[in-house]
Amino acid sequence: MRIGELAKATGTTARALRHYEQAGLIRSERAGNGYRDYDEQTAIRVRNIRHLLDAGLTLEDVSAFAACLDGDLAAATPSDRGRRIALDRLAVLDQRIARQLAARNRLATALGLLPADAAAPPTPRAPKAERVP
Amino acid sequence: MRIGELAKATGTTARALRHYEQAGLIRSERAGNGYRDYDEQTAIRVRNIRHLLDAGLTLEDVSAFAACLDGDLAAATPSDRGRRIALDRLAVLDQRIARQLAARNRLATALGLLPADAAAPPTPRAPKAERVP
DNA sequence: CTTGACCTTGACGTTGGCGGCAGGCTTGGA
DNA sequence: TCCAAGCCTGCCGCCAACGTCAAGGTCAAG
Repeated sequence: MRIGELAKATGTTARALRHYEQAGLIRSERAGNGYRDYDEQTAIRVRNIRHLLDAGLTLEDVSAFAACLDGDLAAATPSDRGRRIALDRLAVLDQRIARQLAARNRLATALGLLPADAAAPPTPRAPKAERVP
Repeated sequence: MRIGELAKATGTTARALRHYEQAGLIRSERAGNGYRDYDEQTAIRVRNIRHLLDAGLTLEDVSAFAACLDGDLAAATPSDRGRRIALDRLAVLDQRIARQLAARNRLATALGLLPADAAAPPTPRAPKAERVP
């Protein structure tokens, strides 16, 4: 699979893929002519990366999940050595979401869309964490 | 109130305040010596701006709320002519939050923290919207 | 009257996630 | 045989929201 195909298959661009590669998020073989060559796996991986980026994570954040980017992301890869990092990141994500939700509700309230209460739990079961210096 | 005081009072920096000013989000009088002079109102305004920025809005987004940045933001300023814009932005915010929540849940599931269901309603009562070209 | 804390206006630097272009390979097909 | 497509490696550009000098003016305290 060459870069253009992968790009189409994942709804992104060749440029972005090269970028991910140099960020260490995906890897490629090289064909005799120097062209990048990807396997099927990579498409999934890229899609997962995109999911996370869309969620507002940075590439660095994403790289923390590097180990569990293959596979469904919504189905298993249980007990990884990246779990701790992942949990940290998850906590960060939760914080971020909570803040946005707070702002959203402030806004909605200001617009008279919410009755000045309604604290929707943004994160069902999640541990609390702070810094990871 | 001078810029340094305002900065401290709002937990931000003088630079940022100048930036907000040049973005048209806050205004200042000038003392005889050329120093910026703010009134108490502005502190509230700045805090509201910060709230929105923290929620992931851009300064441009925020400027859409310019009219309702004084006051509590969580208490009234009802029926404004900025409402339509505000509603649009709110929708965008909702989308953003929903995406992040989706990612969060994918993640949590991958980590075995969620039983592969649990779709927490990110936005209680919110209208749906798309583009605003 | 000098020091030091604060203020002023530029203007350039930074971080993230690419976009886009230059200049040069290689290919498949007419 | 030749073209257009697709690929390669740099490398500069861009947007946002400031950070960070630089090169000063101001002012109260000592």
